[in-house]
Amino acid sequence: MTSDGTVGKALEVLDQVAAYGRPVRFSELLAASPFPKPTLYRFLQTLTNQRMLAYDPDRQTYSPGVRLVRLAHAAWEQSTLAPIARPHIDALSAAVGETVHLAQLDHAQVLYIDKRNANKPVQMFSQAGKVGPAYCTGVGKVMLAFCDPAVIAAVIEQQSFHRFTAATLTTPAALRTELSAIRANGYGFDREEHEPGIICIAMPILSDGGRVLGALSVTSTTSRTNLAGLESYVPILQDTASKIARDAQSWSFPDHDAKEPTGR
Amino acid sequence: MTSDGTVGKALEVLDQVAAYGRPVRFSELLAASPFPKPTLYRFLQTLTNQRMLAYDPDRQTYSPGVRLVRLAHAAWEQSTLAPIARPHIDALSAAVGETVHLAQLDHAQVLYIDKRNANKPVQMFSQAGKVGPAYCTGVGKVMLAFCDPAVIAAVIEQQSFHRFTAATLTTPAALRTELSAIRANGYGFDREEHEPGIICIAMPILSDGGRVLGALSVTSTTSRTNLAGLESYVPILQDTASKIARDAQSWSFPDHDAKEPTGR
DNA sequence: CACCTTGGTTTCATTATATGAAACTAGGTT
DNA sequence: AACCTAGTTTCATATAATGAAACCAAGGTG
Repeated sequence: MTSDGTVGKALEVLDQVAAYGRPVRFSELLAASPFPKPTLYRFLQTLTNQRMLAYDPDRQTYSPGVRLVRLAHAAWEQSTLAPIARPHIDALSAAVGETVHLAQLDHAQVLYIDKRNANKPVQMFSQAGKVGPAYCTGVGKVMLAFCDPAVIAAVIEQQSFHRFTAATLTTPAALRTELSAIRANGYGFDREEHEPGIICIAMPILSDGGRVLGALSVTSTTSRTNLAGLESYVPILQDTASKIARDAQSWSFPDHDAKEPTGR
Repeated sequence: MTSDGTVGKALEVLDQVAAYGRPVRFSELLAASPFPKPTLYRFLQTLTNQRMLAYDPDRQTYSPGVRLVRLAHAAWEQSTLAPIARPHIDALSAAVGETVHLAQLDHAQVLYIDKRNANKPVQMFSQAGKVGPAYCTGVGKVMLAFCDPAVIAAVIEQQSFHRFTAATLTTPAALRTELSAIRANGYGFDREEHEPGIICIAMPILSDGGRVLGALSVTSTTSRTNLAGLESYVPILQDTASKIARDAQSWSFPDHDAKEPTGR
């Protein structure tokens, strides 16, 4: 399961390159790679040919390639809540005037899908596409809380439980207690667990069947407000979440436009 | 060259799925695929396993997967002009109050990397990651104009020269004439060639060595202004482009933070 | 109800492809 | 000149991809 065939391995390499937040040399990759030298070399060549990686001949470094940007555009539009949620997020953002996040669960991580920065013009991708830990973010905990017990167990298994702040939950037991509280409440908080001074309230987006579709959150700072202050957003958050869930359900892709694939 | 090995073929399938703007069934893909049934089937399985594709068991459809969004984030931050250009684009957008695009050339197509919508809050990905034709967009023609003659020939070869409007340049000859004019001027226009009523002025972003790094454009409508009106933006566009080029040059990724790959 | 058709999945012998030890090359260093 | 180090190429071998054919499961349809 860990690696299906040649393409699985190639994608592993792609991930590895992407994980360094900077252009990276062959030798660096080799040192950290399970693959022998020529194998890794050929993978890099293939991926570069395919524009999945970009190669800088001067510095002899690899970085993720532009073809990914093109593909991700399609993924974002078709396989995420973002396009459906957009108008609702806009409304929410305008109403609360704070930073709003939309997230989904990917693997065992939180994937941020969209964002509204009340003040500044929004910075694309700069947040969308970013990943975060599930055990110490508002959206992460809220989504996890409403997952299948089996899924919860599997995800908890994969958390690092790294201590970011004094408030970080650093044990599976503590997290499980928190998850029960969230299930009882219907929503959750981030109590400076990831970054000091940063707090948020998070609301799950649940389908009729109770399946977790995603989550949204309103973030602020301890200098501007407190948990009780954030709690006043509960009604509008619930309203927004249920509207998104409704739209997601009805829009089961009813043919859309039935258009042919875009020619080359 | 057209397909290197197994991963090349798998990525071809991935592209095919992305090309439909909607979830797509196995049989549809099969009909349009060069691969025999079981081969295609296995590719789809592998890609789904790898979260490069998402499979909806109810509707039995495939669509691009969320892993792409994560990877694209890295690509966008490392392999495009966007992060460098961001502050300059912000300033430009604020100054002109019109829609601003940042684009790069990918393969033979224009890839939009960033965008500012003067009025509305920016819609992520909704434009970034989008592709457009090179022969009938302002940014496309401007970038092409300053490419190597060999590259120009190759790119022209691949254009469809589909007529979108009455003003669309529909022959290689017409396009080549236009490119010479752009080289002479230093910038170019879109004279409703792609969409009626939509005009723009585009400026190339050139390195010291004269290499094309990308292009930016200011878009408006014929109801609000005309080509002469757009031409008044030339100074600020030139200024912005040269600033971006300068920053791109100096920031040759000087170690950044030399951080280790982010643990799973 | 039996029969077909269409869309999706599995088998398995064959073949092509990926693999990686080792050899090689090109720049730097001592 | 001898000697590293980082990157690239060779080639016999093992492994993994391939695709014809068979199979299965739903919907039709006579």
